[in-house]
Amino acid sequence: MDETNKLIEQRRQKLEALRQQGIDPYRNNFSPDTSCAQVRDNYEEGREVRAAGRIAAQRIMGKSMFVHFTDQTGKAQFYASRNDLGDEAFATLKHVDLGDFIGVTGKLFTTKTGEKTIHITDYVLLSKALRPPPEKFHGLVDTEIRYRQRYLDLMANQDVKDVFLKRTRIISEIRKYLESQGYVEVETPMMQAIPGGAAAQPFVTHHNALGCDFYMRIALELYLKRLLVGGIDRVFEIGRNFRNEGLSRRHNPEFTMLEAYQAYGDYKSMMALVQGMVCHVAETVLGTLFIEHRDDDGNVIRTIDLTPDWRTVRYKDLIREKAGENWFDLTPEERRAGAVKLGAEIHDTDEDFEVTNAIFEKFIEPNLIQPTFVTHLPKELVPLAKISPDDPSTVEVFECCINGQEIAPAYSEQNDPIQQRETLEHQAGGEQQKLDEDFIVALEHGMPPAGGMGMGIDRLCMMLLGQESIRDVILFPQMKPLQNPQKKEAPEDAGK
RNA sequence: GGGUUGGUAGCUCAGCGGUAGAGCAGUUGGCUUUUAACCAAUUGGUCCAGGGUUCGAAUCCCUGCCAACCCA
Repeated sequence: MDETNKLIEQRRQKLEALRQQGIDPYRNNFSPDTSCAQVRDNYEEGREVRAAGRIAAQRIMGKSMFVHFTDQTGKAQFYASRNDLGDEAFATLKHVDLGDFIGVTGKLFTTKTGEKTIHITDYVLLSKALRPPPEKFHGLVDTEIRYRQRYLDLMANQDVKDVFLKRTRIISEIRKYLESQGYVEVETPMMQAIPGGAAAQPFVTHHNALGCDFYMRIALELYLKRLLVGGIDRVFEIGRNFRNEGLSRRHNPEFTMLEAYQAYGDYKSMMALVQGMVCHVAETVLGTLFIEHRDDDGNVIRTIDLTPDWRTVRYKDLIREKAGENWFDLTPEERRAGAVKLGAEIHDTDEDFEVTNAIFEKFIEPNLIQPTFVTHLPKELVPLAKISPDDPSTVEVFECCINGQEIAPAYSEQNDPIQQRETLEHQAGGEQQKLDEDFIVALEHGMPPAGGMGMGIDRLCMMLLGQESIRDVILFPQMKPLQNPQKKEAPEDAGK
């Protein structure tokens, strides 16, 4: 960010020189008719094209030159010679910089080495870059700059741009799939007086005119259920949730969530929805149901097979597999001791179901690489779901785990207002949360039986795109702000 | 919150007590089918910040800042 850098100074001087020549380096008088991808894919020898992009690399050879430029679709090459452009225009072109935007017109041809190229007859400088781009061969590696100045990352690293363009297509295909199933998309409040629908620490903000605090939402659930009450029978929202908790490879304070609710459905209909949707997305965006994850050297480290039908297994069976057949016949004290012996992290305040769940989270979930519906979770874990008739200690839910992460939980939604109040009051006592009375009132007006599901879009993208960090699927991940050097510390704060 | 690793030119990285280096990019010259173009010359630094040890610190020690990874 050095403002006195010599490279920047040189570019400013070039900018001035262009203006002296009567060239405005920021004027828009160019409409391309051909993208970089079309230079390759829509090739026809001698076809006249107009193309534009950012200069990525140039090879100057005396009286001619080759230049690679990029647009959203990728990279293309143009060829310029002094004979075609004239002395002055060619000399000016030799002095454009990497990073500048240029528009060119010319005819398509193929070089000796077989690259489809534009032989230009004219060009116009569209925007002068005053700072040098990252290095062309190694790209940009520094993670801090990649995240803080993502535009440089996108500019320098084609694979990064591909990931984000695919993320966009994934979300687009999710919408298409849900709409094809009759779901309608809505928007519900991000600022809520009582943050509900999950157990998580919220961010607090303040509304001046109303004179009260609001919370940034931690889930979409309670408002979408109000819409079921209102008669919108198939409803979904894709939007940001905010949780004031730790940052990690898998957690960003703001993250994107999909929630969908289907009146007259249940957790089983949600299974079909999740499986159908993920398969549709994988097939349309990636063209395959086999997802290969690679390490930095390009070796395949795991392959995820999304071919239906996915494995379905009960929570208790997975626990027994890991912790012993008699696990649920033990006393709570024996379970606690057993969990500690296995190496799970148990806190003194953990209740019995939390002790068991610690085993699930530490030893089972991380190993569920292939898509798995884990069903019949203990009712204490899920306060918004219906009790399973065949095992009243559990609820009618699943957690869909893929790639060692929970990607999508889904329930047969609790619609009994009296039972719902009891569970929420019990939870509110433990977690010191406020009870959303208006939500209960809505349930008292009658909510149809429904299946509901949530899906962590960032984690889904990690799984589908083979990214090991959530920061590599979020364009601008949360970073600690850099100290602004212009903001001087007050003297009395100097000790802090 | 704890641990590990890292921060050196615009970018990618060496150097790890004894005069701050390379490649790319930049500048100048040469070159009309190159593609990490090539050839020759050349510019460029608060070695993250602040203390300490030392005759001497980018290098060793301490503190702080930022980041990545692991753990909680």
